[in-house]
Amino acid sequence: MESVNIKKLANILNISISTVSKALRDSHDISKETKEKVIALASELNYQPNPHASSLRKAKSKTIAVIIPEIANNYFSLAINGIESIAQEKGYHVLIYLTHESYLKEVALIRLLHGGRVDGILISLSSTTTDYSHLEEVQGKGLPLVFFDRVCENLNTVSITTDDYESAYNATKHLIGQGCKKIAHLMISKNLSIGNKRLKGYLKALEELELPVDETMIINCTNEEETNFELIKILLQEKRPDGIFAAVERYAISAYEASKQLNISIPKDLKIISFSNLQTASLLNPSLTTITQPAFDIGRQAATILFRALEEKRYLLKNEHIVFKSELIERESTSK
Amino acid sequence: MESVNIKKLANILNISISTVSKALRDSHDISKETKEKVIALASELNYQPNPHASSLRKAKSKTIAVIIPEIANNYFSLAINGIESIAQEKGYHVLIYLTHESYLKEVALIRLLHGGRVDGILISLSSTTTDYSHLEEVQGKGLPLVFFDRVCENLNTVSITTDDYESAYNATKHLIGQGCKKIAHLMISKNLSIGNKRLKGYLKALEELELPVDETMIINCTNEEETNFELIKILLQEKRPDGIFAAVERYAISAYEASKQLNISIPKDLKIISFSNLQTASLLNPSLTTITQPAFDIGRQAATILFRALEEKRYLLKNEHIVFKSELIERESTSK
DNA sequence: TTGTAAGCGTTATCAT
DNA sequence: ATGATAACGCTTACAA
Repeated sequence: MESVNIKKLANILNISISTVSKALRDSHDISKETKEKVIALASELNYQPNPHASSLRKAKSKTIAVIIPEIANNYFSLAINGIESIAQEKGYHVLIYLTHESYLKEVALIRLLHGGRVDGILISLSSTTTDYSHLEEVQGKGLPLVFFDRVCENLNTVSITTDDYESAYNATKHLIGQGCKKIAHLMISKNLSIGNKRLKGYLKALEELELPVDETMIINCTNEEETNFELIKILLQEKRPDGIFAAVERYAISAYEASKQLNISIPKDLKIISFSNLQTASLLNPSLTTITQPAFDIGRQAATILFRALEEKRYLLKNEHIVFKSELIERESTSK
Repeated sequence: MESVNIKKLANILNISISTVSKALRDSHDISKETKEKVIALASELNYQPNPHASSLRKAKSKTIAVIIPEIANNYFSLAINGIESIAQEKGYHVLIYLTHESYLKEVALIRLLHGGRVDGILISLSSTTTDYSHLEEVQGKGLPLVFFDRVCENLNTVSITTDDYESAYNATKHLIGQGCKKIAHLMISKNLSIGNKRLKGYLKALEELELPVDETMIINCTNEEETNFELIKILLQEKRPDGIFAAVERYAISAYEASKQLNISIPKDLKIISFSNLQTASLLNPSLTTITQPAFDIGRQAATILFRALEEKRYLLKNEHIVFKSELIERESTSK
């Protein structure tokens, strides 16, 4: 590890390390000539400042953490894409942590960040999280936190979501409009803001259009594909819904698979609509009607706000809810 | 930022900071009682060591960088999933960097890592990278580097791929076996190891089964969806292939879209096979025959090897090529 | 078994 | 305009 550091540069140039440091940081009280000498040598030797030393001294890491439940998920990978684009622009580094929907992992990961490893956190909550004290704690340490998608509205910070309630309402109304009378909901955990809102939107639409609510048509899906697949098969066999509103993409995929296995024809016997960022929605058999969230933009926005909080002293994160619009894209899976 | 540090713990307990430090690191020459006292207080105050101080002192960051071309891509998100699973197990942190297929970004990102920010690098090359000196340079600094998927075989380190040549050969032979006579290849940049091997496997199969090679049936796809879409449309209209072997998933998707637009029926008029980790391959219309790579396992393996190099002094990364097998999953898009 | 002190590479304050 | 020096929080010889 033949480290080239500030001291080495100083020795070679026969000047002091503090002069070198200032020159590199383009300080005003260093002469143009010295600056040039220093910068020339630095780039010749391919000098890179030691980030640990600098972070220790400045108590700033130029790094943020992104905590998400999973990454093999079109929504989250698009969101990361958005986050990363801003981070790269602003010279920040991005640490990725996956909770795999585990509350305990989420707590442990958050605790890891207390020591100053990151300057801020972007988080989308695990579906098993019902207690938020780990988040309050980390906020208490002065670490800015911004939520996206799976948010906690009670914490005093910015959260960024889509119009989940309205979209769920519209999705359900869309199914009704296409002739569905018995609409099931593949629900994501009610612990989650999105689970809650999407369920409520669904219920509101049923109520408004005077369709009965059947609790057994609301399936509390799990984090395991196989379980969901079985639950959906039972639903299809025993309840024979004519419409399904899936809260997340992978439930819709399971519903497609279950329908295929049971020889239920979509959209003739069963219409399906789902929240989804699947690139191939239009190529499915049948093509899937989706509510598509602007995941990339949400990532960008979340990152932008976090960085602003990090860089502008006067910009404090206060309880604010930013809502993006989702788009309902009608395809064959809900056609009459 | 009311930081609780080692000094504070020492003050409260009226012992020296080195005793605290040793106690926390479970050193052998600290009494059981002191250890317990220290650990109790540490967890009471929710002490987290400052990683910058520790990294600076130990010249180890417990962090790795993962450099990939893009993340909104099933292969790469699965690979990250695998990498992260090992990292979490080993207590490492994972920085994600995207090159967006840009050589210049790749160079800039690699340079960023010279200063000691990370202990090692996992990389899958950008498609525009043809010069590898930035990688040799970073290796020269003593930073271990492991390649996965898009590798450079000339560098002295481990690279992990799938059996691209054989899979491409088998894919092409599969098309021929299904009756195709005019097989096009949607090629990914020949700069890339995978581009090269997949092309060669394709050519080998044609040669072996005595089909003529038509250069104009080999489409050099770009990084832009629209361009690829147009290129494929022209191919379909002017060359009328009866088979397509796509080097990566998104080319196959474009081929599906182009076929749809041109009313070309898959698999009747055109059969398609593609490298792909699409979860919904079996739900497409028609379901897509894929060569599926064990992306998660590749990520795990790459991470495992890197961590071993970081933790075992005697384990040095030498030029070694680890090959996983891909699986050809036959579906409707290539049926007779 | 515990404590003292040096040092990791920077930055920032204060002299010069 | 430049330099000496302390400090960031931790680890680790070495001393006690």
